Amino acid sequence: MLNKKIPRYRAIADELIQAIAGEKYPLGSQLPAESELCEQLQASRHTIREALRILEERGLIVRRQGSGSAVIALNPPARLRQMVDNIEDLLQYGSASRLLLLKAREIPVDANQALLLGCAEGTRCIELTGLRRERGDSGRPFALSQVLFPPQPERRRAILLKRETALATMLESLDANNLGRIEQTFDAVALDAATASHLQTRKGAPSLRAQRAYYDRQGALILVAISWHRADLFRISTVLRHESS
Amino acid sequence: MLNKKIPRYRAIADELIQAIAGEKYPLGSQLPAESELCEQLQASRHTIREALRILEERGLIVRRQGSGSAVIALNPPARLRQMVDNIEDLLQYGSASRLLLLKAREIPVDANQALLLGCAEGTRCIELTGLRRERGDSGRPFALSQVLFPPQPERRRAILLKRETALATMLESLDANNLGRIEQTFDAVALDAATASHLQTRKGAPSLRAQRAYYDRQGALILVAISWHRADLFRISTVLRHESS
DNA sequence: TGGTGAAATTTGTCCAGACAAATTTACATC
DNA sequence: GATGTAAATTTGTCTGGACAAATTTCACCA
Repeated sequence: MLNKKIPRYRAIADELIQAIAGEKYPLGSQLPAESELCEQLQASRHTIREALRILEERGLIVRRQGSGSAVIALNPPARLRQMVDNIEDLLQYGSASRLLLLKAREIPVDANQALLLGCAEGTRCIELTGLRRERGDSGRPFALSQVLFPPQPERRRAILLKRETALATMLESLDANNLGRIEQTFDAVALDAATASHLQTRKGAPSLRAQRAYYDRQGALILVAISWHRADLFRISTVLRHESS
Repeated sequence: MLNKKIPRYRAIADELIQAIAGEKYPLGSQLPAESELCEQLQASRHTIREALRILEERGLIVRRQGSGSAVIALNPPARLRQMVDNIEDLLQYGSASRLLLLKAREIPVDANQALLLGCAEGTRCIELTGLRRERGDSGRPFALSQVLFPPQPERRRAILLKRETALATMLESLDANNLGRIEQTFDAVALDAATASHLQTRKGAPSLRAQRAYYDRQGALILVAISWHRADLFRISTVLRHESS
């Protein structure tokens, strides 16, 4: 017999979760105030709050000071987590690869780039172009990367346009602690002649294109990176884990 | 002037985070007991515990009843979260697409499939083949999917091999609440003749291939799905958010 | 009607204390 | 030295209370 003692706050949390799932408290409705739950369930406010904390962590309710606790989901949404220690892991560019900076220049953005960067067409933005090579493998290039920065303050512009400092500055601006959100899009495209030449393959060869927009914690765009990968040398792998696991 | 009042427990948490980063409490060492922190920092135990809870949530310490709090990381690891409400969202197959089951059969797996499924070559496994079509767009197919199940119990085999029940059973087995882990790999490939024909495009056209292995909470493999997408009709988008945001 | 401000409501923060449960430590025993 | 038991330590759970801060409610006035 499983004879584990269940703490009060957890029992109350389970009770409330059941009640929400059973729509005793419908979506969008307000949970009773903490003081009321104390009376109803004969528990101290601390215990009630501990239970509500669980519901909040699961994404079932939101609590607002002065307003109360509102039901925002009937069932705990699946939360899959991708763990990344550093940005290079996310990019799949571990220590096994090196980035060779080809160009660092300022260009007027075209319509498509303007959309990505959220600025007007023709705005002058910094573009870095680089080639990623495998470290061990006699430097065979496997990806061409284009990095676009939104308009930068003058001092930063100068740093980013200098070949010696551009890469370090870019990586620094992608510091994991400052990062708030990443939007990724993957698709497959046939390589154009110029890119194919850089990647030492033939025009029209299939390529995995990854486009990523990095935002900081304040929601401001840091940069957009687009990479064309040689299909035969590269693939992207990620693992998503359920939160509770 | 930003004049926001910082709660005591948060200030204490920050202080401890700094101390850990500065290796005042080295990796693997024990934090002072809560009662001792109360004295050192002149705060109630509740406040101290609230602070320690923050460190624990960030993955800096582990707390064990009777033992104390141990430092397990010097810096908060970046934790990016991908939120998924249901499995169809993850698959990017919302209500806008339909899956047409083409084949449901049992096949002896080849070497490659055996590796994916973790069984011996030649084992008889269930394979479903389906075509995904856009709902609105006169049913233009945009992906061919192959779904492989590891060896199943007899009753389940029968259900999965029946065209009427196979799809529903498959989706049910991918229920978000039961899901523990997903391993995804994306790459680009040129379409072979047979697949190209299904997708109504030409042989050799670039295709985005997605291979996903789904595991349940116990770590057992549920199924492996491989999809070939028409590059011109499909791309994969995900958003990763920093935990604290 | 519409806006203003005080009052009531509700969650956030913080304190002091108590006992339970898990672990570690010290010690006595063999 | 090994082992088992008691004691000390440490976190977990729970109560009661108090005030602060944010929000909502509502009476009041223009």
